[in-house]
Amino acid sequence: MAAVVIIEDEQRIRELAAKALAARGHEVHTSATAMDGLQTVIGSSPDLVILDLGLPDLDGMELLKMIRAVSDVPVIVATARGEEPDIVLSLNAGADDHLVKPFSVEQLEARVRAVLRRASVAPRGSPVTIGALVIDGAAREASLDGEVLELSPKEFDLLRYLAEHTGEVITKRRLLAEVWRQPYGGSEKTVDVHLSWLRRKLGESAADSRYLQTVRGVGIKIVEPT
Amino acid sequence: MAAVVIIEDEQRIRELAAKALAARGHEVHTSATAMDGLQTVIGSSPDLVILDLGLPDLDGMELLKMIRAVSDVPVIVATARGEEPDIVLSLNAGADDHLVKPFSVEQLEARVRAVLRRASVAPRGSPVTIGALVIDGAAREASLDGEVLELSPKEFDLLRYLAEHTGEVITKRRLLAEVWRQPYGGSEKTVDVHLSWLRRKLGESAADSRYLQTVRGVGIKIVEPT
DNA sequence: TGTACTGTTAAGGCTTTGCTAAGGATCGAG
DNA sequence: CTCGATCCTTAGCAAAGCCTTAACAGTACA
Repeated sequence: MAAVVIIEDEQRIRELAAKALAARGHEVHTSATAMDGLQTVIGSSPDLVILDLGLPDLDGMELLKMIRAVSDVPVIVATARGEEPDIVLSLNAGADDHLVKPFSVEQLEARVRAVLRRASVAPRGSPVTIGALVIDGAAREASLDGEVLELSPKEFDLLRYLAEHTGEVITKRRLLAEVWRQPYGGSEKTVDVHLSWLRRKLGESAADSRYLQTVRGVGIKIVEPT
Repeated sequence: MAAVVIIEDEQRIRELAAKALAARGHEVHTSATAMDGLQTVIGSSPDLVILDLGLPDLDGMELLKMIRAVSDVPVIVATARGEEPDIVLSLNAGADDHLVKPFSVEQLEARVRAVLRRASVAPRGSPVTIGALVIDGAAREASLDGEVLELSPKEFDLLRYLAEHTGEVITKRRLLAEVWRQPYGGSEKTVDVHLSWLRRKLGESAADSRYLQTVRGVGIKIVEPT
């Protein structure tokens, strides 16, 4: 199915997870330490990494950043209960999903499935086109009327997410979850601000909009201009 | 099946509910206090929360609002018998359903099933068509003769609810319960006003109506024009 | 003809949204 | 390591839109 690296110091959990994923047909490598884990990730070019943040030899967050520095491989982080702040930090540092220990095998499998699905779908070959607006995920570039837009990272992610759901109303909360990677917490005002910037760069305003339409009390949608 | 968090201080009820839901294949986390509950919700990203409003350490309503401030997760509130006012308040505060203690396991399962179904089905749903009237839930847009109608949130919800029950007479009280989420309070006059606005935007009046038909003494129904 | 129900309009208060600006964090260059 | 640039978040105010309430008019039915 897919190659998975598990970096986890507790032997019990490590073997349990490895067994469960192997049973689902994945090719599993395991590491008990951060340094060994990094080696394994670099050496085996896996499709997914499961990383325990509570490693003994190196702060897991550091390892995550190191992995991110050399690869875009999806990473699921695991934390012990009561370390929720770490979750937010790790998602910001580039983690794709998280697990709270103790977790069930079912939950592990569900998260793995979800992340792999997302990852395999992500490399969308063809750019999305909405009217005169073209969003090229591979090039990470958006253009309007042939003119390339200068978007910040978040602005681009936001625009792309909306474009991938053209015509569908998306709540700000959902945007926080999907674009900001904060399924819980975060202020919806942040979304407002980014939308405002996006509108400006698209050459429109809330009052006079071609693409971004506010749906009061619900959220926002991007539409093909009439 | 789905991840559920139960926040309930009475041990007996908590364990009973947890057992029942686990037996149905759900992954259950429980908390006995509000603060722990909030932690658990944030940490485990559940698909559903069952929340007792009568917690010892913090007013349940406050906890509900805190949860709502950070997530759209469906919440079922539980209250002791005779606390109906709390139910209304909680539904206004964003609860999705409610249980009155003591409740049976069957009742619990039924509510959980209903809420999960609603949550997973809601984002889908192909547009409903009634004559020249099309209601698209995903785009949150209604059109008549191809012309997009400018509806306020409540107007849209009202129209959609009626459309989902085409031909069926709906009482104003039921509309208050289902559309306004006020099973007890609320003035039926409010419904009249919104219906009036809806009629105007549909280009009809009470006397000459194509879609919205008053059934005197009972309620309102939407019909396919002949 | 009276009564109860329904239709419509207007006004006020409230919520949501739009936008600007400031502060702080992060990242890269030198 | 330091500086500079960029970006993100937060706070706050202004503006727009919406919902409810109230009041009055109209209508069916006994």
